[in-house]
Amino acid sequence: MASSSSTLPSPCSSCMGESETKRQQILTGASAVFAEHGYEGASMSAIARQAAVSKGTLYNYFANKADLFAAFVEQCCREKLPVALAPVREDSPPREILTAVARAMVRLITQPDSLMLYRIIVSEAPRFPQLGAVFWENGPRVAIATLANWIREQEANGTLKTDDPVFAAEQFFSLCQTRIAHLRRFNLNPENNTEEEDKVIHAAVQVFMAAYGTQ
Amino acid sequence: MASSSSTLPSPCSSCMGESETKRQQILTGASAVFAEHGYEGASMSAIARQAAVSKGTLYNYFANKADLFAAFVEQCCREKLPVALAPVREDSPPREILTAVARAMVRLITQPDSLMLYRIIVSEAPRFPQLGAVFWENGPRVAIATLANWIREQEANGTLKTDDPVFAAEQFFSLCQTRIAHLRRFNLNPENNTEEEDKVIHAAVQVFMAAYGTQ
Amino acid sequence: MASSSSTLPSPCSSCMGESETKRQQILTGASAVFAEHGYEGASMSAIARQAAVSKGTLYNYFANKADLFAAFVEQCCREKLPVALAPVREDSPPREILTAVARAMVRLITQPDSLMLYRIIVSEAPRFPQLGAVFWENGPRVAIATLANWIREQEANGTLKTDDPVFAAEQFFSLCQTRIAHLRRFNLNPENNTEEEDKVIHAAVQVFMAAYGTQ
Amino acid sequence: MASSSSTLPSPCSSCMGESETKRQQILTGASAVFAEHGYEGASMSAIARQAAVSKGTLYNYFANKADLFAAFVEQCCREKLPVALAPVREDSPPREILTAVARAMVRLITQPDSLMLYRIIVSEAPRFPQLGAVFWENGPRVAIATLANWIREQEANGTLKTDDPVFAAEQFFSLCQTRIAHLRRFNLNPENNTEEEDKVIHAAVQVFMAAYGTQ
DNA sequence: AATGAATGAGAGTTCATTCAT
DNA sequence: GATGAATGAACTCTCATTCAT
Repeated sequence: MASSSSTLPSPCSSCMGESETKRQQILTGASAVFAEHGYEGASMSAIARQAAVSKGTLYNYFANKADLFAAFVEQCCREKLPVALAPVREDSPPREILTAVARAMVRLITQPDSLMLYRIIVSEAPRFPQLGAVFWENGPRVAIATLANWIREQEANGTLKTDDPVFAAEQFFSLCQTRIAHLRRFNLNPENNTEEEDKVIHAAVQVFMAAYGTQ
Repeated sequence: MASSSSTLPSPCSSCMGESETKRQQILTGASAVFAEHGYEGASMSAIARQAAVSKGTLYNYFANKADLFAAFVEQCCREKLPVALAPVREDSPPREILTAVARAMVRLITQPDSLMLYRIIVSEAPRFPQLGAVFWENGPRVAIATLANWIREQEANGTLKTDDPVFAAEQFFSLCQTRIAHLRRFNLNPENNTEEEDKVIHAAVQVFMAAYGTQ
Repeated sequence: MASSSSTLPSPCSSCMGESETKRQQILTGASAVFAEHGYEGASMSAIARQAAVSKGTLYNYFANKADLFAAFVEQCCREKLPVALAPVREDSPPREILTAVARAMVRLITQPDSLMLYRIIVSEAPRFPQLGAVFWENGPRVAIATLANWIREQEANGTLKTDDPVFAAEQFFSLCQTRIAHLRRFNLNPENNTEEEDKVIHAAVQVFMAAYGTQ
Repeated sequence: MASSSSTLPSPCSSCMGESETKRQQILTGASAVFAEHGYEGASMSAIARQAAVSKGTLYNYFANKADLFAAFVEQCCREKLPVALAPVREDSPPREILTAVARAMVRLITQPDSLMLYRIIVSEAPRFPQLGAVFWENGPRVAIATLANWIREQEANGTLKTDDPVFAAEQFFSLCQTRIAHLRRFNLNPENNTEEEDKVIHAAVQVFMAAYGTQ
């Protein structure tokens, strides 16, 4: 079963275990360096040092810097993004659900790791065409789809009304980015401000419900 | 009329010499290279070649790469950003005004130059602290303030109702970034799609009016 | 008379005055920069800035950096070196004369300006062949000749006895360089220490008189 | 015998690799270039070329130019300076010992390598504070201490008399620098002249014995 | 006579990548 | 498979020198 489910190139699972460990070790080191210095600013030497392997080993696992970078971004996306959509599953009044979703989203997109990832992907997207897609698939697309499904359920309930649940979900997440996320991306107002966070969240819910709520 | 009013750049060639001309020549070259390769990826040699000056001349006009970069960003901000807020001054029904503003904004932020600037500033903001501020002051802040003033006028007219016009304006612009701008920043869906643009624009106006319009 | 005594290239004395002023101005600026940074470390731009003239003017007065440097060293030698041999002319007991000469010499060669000049000339002598000669002629040679003459007078008086007064003078000045001058040249013990200075001086006189004094 | 006793450098080639060999190769190349051009005048490219390694390799062994320079000076001091104090151990009449010491010293300090080292250290001492100390500890200090000890022994024998043997030793070495060493440092009279050397040596011994000899 | 903008070679240094061990 | 010494091109920046004004 194990062998049949694996479509990775490695031929034997024992040495593969070794390999996978090293690969992770390298990616962990690369994370730290790419996160701090970006793509151009990160040196393979620094990554090797951080990962405690030799530079030669780096090139045994990744053909070049660009490949290592792509693997780093993919891992980041898979690990860090899909963590904040739990509230949708709860069975509470719509406004409470939306408020919880908005709070989770605002906190997710304004935390340092996410900002770092956003910076790197926005910056390098033109030169690494698959980057944007990997990020989108692992993050925004999932969030939008999940919220759109919840909206459809609410339509069935009669509490919401829209002819394009997906687009409405996208608008809701756009509203969640008002002020704080935009400013943070420009490195402005970097300190946490609970009051402003509450305002962004409640105003997003308010506007969304005014537009799409029945009643 | 238009031609006679455009006497701003260097009216007399003797008093200022070619300095300003050369400076512009360099900044134009720098634009092309920074835009294509970002800050770290742009080399002073490439900029000199693009600007058709020697490397030494670069350093006669800008003390170092960071200074040249800052000047480039500032010029970009001053030149490219403050062009799209004219519709607000017109005397039309609120929905038409908002639609025109939304259309101008969507087009502004999804055009290649703006995306390039956005990428660079988001990417380099942590290492160039003043960058984000310069961009914000010359772009978003102006747009937000202008729209907020118009909202206040509409409140006086009784057509709109909100207790925080500035925040409402920010929400409107957040709505304008739904889908197209987000995707473009990740280098996804780069082709122009008028249908989708119309949808984003009208949905933004619709939601905004539902939330803040007085019937 | 004035014109006949002048063998310099300048054809008219009025513009020559202008010229000579500028030349001095440049040399004064060059002094400061060469003194602080040495030959290779001094840049023509820094010299021009220090002298408050343009770089072009530098090249109107001196063909290149090496020429300017040679002129600077020559001026230094002529100005700073021949100042400390007065005591020899006085009419006092030999030991007092020698003590005064030794004190003047120790102070001369351990003062910052002299050390700077010594460093530069010793360092650049192999690449600027005339440098060492200019320094020697304007400094050590004069001092040695002056003291040798005094020694000859003392031989006539019967107070000293040596078959090579020039060499004896050279030995005396060598003794004056014991400890303090050697250490200073290596940038060691840079603070002034009157006690040690006295010791060097008196020991030099003592040894010299023991060797060449006639009881 | 000679070959068997010379096993000091890198006894096993596998444990240490070629590191020490390359390091020496670089230092040898650096020697030639620093010796000819001084610190500022020596370029890392020229050193790499002279040492027949790439510029990158230079920086694998030495963090920067200053470090390479310091290593070069230290190696010079350790290798070249402590070679000329053997005569002191012999059991001969004081004048013969002093004459042998003086001859060794005069030859040491007037040979091209020593002059080169002297030029560089005197010139760079202000910018490399540890330079002078390294030189002093490895050269002059050792020579002075050795001779001072011998003087103390002679005092015990009753052949010499001085209340400061260290200072007397310093004076003796000062006398050894009369004429030839001074001139050579200014690149004057660079040819060897045995007659003059003898004169300097004998006169130094003569003056020293007249001052500090009993009898 | 004086300027200072312009040059381009070359400085010290870093880096992705290779390859013999 | 892992290493890290070696490479050489490319980097940012400086400099002595020239020349149109």
